Amino acid sequence: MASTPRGKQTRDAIVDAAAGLMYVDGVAGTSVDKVLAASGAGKSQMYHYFKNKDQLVAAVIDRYLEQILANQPAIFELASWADLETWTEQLLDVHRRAGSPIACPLGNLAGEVGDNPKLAPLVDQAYRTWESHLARGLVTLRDKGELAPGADPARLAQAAMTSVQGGLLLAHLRHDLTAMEDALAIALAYLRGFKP
Amino acid sequence: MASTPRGKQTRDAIVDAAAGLMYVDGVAGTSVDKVLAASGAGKSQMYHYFKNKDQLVAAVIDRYLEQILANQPAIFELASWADLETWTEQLLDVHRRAGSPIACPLGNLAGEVGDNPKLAPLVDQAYRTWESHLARGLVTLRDKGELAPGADPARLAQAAMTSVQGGLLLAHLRHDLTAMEDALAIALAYLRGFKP
DNA sequence: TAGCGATTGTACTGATTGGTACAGTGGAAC
DNA sequence: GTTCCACTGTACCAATCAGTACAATCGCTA
Repeated sequence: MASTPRGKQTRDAIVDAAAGLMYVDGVAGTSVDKVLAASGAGKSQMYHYFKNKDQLVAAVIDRYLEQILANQPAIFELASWADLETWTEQLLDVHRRAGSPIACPLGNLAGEVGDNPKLAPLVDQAYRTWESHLARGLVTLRDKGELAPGADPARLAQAAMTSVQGGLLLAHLRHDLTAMEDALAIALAYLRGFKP
Repeated sequence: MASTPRGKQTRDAIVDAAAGLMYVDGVAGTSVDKVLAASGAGKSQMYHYFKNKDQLVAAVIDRYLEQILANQPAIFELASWADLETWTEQLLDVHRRAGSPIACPLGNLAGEVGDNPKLAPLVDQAYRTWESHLARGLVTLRDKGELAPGADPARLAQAAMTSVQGGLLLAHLRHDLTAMEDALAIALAYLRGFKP
């Protein structure tokens, strides 16, 4: 869709602006016009690069996943219990940075977009990708003998994700990370129960 | 606002219609006009009972809390570990009913409304009320000597709520209750760790 | 330099949005 | 039966929405 450096730059500016606005105001609360005003682009550019608003949202979902994973690099190198702890600390540090609202951009979308047949599968897929990195790490631990052979990495990863999301949801509402800190500590303790 | 039986009936019809539509389409995705069409009411009625759309949403949030609590009556009578198990079963049974989407109406709102200064506190308060019933039950258990004296009921209740919400969020996206079943089982196991 | 496709600016549209204006109607109290 | 107020029906409004039309421009290639 963007076959020129200049075009790519414009497209990126639109997606960035949309990602920022939708993080705060939600999808329906973010109009195309606002996105274009914030990005400095014009309407013809928006509809040159995206067929419609849903496709813009799809690009935003991809962007969110990239941002999320970039903020927790430890998830790519999980090979020990210490690495898992590092990972949870990175998860918390993102939201400890002042100014950033406590919320998972994907989690915010999950409720609003949950029944849109075009977008819900994309959010689901983003979560699965995120979760798969965690599951891969748990497989590594199991292969190294640090996790019981009978443990199910996929299922444990899903359980950890529920803690991350539930913790973030309550922390978001309460403007207080405590809920997430506890949720992650409990999740980690649960995983440690599967040490051989 | 509604001082007559007829008026109350109309107001309830509007709130019911709004609650149903917003559960599926979200707040921003549900226009006042759609609510009125679904409820059979006219615009003058809507703005007779509600100052604006936000106040309608506030009433919907109250309605959601009522519905949620009505679906888990065990939460009012928690006095044993068996009662806690019953409670989690009730939570699951709600979403096992065919036709009903797997989602917490409050959780759906949390992301979308999370930064609206008028509505976010209401969602937060609804969660606190919900959680307070659980905390009260845990106090009862502690007083009966079934929970360690050092356990913090409020904190444990918050931890359980994060499991409920995280589990529901993933179960919603995946149209599969497994995530929630696991999350609740883990939460219950965690609580049992505080048996004296 | 001529051409070509990628890119962009401006103006516009029809539908929908939340909200208002205002003239009514209902039914109960006096 | 009249008075009063809660309640209702219909028509309307300005703003905003997503999306379109179309002509102009940019930079590269031949």
